[in-house]
Order: sequence, then C-alpha cells, then structure tokens
Amino acid sequence: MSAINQSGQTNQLFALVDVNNFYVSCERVFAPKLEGVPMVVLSNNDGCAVARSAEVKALGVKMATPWFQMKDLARQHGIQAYSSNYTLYGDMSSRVVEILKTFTPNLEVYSIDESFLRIETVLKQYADPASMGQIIKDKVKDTTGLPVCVGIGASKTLAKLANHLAKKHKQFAGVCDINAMPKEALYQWMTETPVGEVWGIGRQLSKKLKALHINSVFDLLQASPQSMRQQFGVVVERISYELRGVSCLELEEVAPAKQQIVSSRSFGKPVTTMEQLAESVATHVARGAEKLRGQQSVTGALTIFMQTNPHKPFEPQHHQSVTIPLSDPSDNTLRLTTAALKGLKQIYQAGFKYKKAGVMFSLLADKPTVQQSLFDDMEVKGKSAHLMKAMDSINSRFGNAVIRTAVSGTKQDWQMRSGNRSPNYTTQWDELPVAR
DNA sequence: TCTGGGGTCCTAGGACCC
DNA sequence: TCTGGGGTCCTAGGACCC
Repeated sequence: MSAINQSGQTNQLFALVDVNNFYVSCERVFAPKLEGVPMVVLSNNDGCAVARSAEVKALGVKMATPWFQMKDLARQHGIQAYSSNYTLYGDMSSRVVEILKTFTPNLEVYSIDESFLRIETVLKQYADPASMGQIIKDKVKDTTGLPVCVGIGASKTLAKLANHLAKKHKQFAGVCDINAMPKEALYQWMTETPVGEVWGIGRQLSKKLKALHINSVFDLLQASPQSMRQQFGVVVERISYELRGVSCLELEEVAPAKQQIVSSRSFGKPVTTMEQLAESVATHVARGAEKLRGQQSVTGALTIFMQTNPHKPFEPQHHQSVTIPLSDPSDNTLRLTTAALKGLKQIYQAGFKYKKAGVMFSLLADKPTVQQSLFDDMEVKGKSAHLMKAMDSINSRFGNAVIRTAVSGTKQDWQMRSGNRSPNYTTQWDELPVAR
C-alpha cells in the first residue's frame, strides 16, 4: 500500500507529461546536429534566454538571463543561440497532445509543453502506471522526436512533484510514479527536495516558510493544512492537502474562455514619438481583437499601457496606463483602435524613451448572437432592405459579424422572429459573412 | 454628535505559473 | 548597446446599499 493513498480519499491518478526543454527540443528535432550542443532559445528581440538545454542549465544559467550577459560564457562553452519560432512550437505542441489523447480522453492541456492526464480509468491495459508512463514517453519520442518526462501521483501537485523527480534524477529513467513508491523512499525524496520546488510555492512563500523552518517538501507535508491556512491562506492549505494525496484540483478538460487578453511587446530600440507608439498600439489592438474573436468574446474595457526601461533606473521613468470602458462591448478592430488611440493620447508624454507598450482587454463577455431586437422594430417592407439595415446595424457594432438570417423572407418569417408564430412557418438559414 | 451590521461589487496589488 | 510575454487566483479595502 502506498503512503499517499492511505488517506483513502480517492482513487484518482494523475499523470503529468512535460516535454524536456521544450523550445530547445523542438529546434533539435529539425537540426539533429544540435543534439548535445549547449544551446538556448531567445525571446523577442533576442533579449533573454527563454529555453535552455540541459548543458546550459548545468552551467548555472537561469531562466530569462539576458543574452548579452551570457556572451562570455557562450564563447567559453560554445553555447548556440536561436531566435524563437512560436509557430513551430505551437505545431509541435498540438502533435504531442494528439498522441496523449490516444491514451486517455481525460486530458488537460496545461501549457504549451505540459498536459495532465487522468489515467486510473485506463490502467488495466498496462502492467502498472509506471509502465504506462514509459509507453507514453516512448510513443511521443518515436512520433515527434521530443523527449518527455512523466510524473504520476494521486493529485496534480504530486504528479508535478513526481515529474520534477523524473527530470532531475537519472535513476527514474524519465518516469516517476510517486503513488507506487514505498513511504520511506518517498519521504526521503521529499526531504531532499526544497519546498520551493512544490507547484504553487514561489520565491516569496519559500522565504516565509523557511522562516518557520519549513525547508523541504517533507517539512511542508508535516505541517497541518489548518495552520497553513491560518498563516498563508487557502492556496497553501490546498497545496498541503494535495501533497497528502487529497486531490483538490480537478482536471480542466475544456479550457475556459480567457478572462483577459493581453498583447504587449518590448521595443528593440527605445521609442519616443507618438506616431511610433500609435503604430505599436494599433498592432496590439489588432492582435488582441483577433484573439477576442477567436474565443467569441467582446471586450467591455481596454487598457493601454507603456513604460520606459526599468533596467535603466537613472533615465527618467514613465510607467503609465489608462483604462477605457466601452459603453458597447465590441470586438471590432476599428472601434477598439479608435478608443485605444484616444487613451494613448491621454497618457503619452514626450521626452521619454519608451521600452514597451501594449493593450489589455478586460471585462470580456460572450459575443452576443444576432439580436432579436435588431429586427423587432423594423417594419416589414422587403427582405433586402431589412437585411441591409440589420447588417449595417450589426456591422457598426461588431465589424466582422457573421449574420444568420432567414432567406425565405416572407412577412411570416419576421412575425415569427418577433414571437408571433405562424403554424406553417418554414425557413432556411444562411450565413452571411460581413466584410471586416 | 453619537451610533450598526451585513452584504455586494469593484479595484489594485501581490503572488504564483509557464 | 543589448534585459520575455503571456496568464490565473486570492485578498484587502473602499464604495455603496439596505
């Protein structure tokens, strides 16, 4: 009997499948000569390292280290740097997910390189969870060329921890099942693992926990969930339960619509003029509006923000934002751009060197379907006049609406639309795309 | 001038994640 | 000279209402 399952709370079993050094591994799939070569993938403008190969991690290079700061090291060790190619990574990510879906339908895509799987329902096809993990690992490698590690546990947090162990310690050969581990061994691993490695315990919480002599994962396991709640709130309480194998975080199989959408970017060179900022803001609004439409949302407010370079504290700093509520929520690029530029004018100040600008859409709502009311108050004179008027009206609000409309166009149709049903009513529906 | 309690909504900021 | 771009959740405090 495993240590963790003794709570008897649940038989759920989670697997976390995580691609090793994802961006680096993607690049290596298409350039096998890079295998074993120390390398990084750089962020926008080739600013920071956003992915590091194992060789580079071993040199002590931290995530998001600026490339210019590691150039000496790069020369010494022959570190190769690649600009990022997010289209490629997105495509590779989808391929991995497709493979994982062949193992279980219960899957949550957690990030571009990680998925949680619920596996207890499909285990009978395998000798044990670890061998299932091994098969997953091999299949992803064979099919996509990407190396993954698999962590298995009775909660998401334990699966995460198991994945960490699988990545960090060679003896697991890339697959670690915490659930099957004897208690003594598990506690030993937990004692050797710093509390900051636990999913949800970041820098600040680590510091506070350490002040209470909670240094290792095991120490945190020993602390009571109640006392954790008292001192740190519900988040740490939940982690505390999760570590005990009491699953508090469910699989989110359908990704909920975003609650906010951001588009922002650093400038390669400092930007000073209103014209440059306006161009950037317009680009970001267009990108954001595409994302909005992609999830069938409209935004009720947009925030424009820009800032100078915080890494140059001796230069004059300007960090400003303005939020513009929209009386009429929209996903129309033109309308949003107009509002955004108005906001930009409010906060722009000449004389600063801006380093970053962007836009955030918030107060998102489902995009309304074509509204009854648009038709209700129209007199029935003829189909085309109606449609033109309705389309104009909708177009002015949503810009890119797809209007479902009745093509039979008899008076009865319109009466039915306003609730006055005719028994013989039949109609066909067409989708009329409206020009953007 | 003193004096209540409870609820909701909104916002800002902090902490975390990849 | 060169320093990422997204997201989420939680909490506290203020405004407002009854």
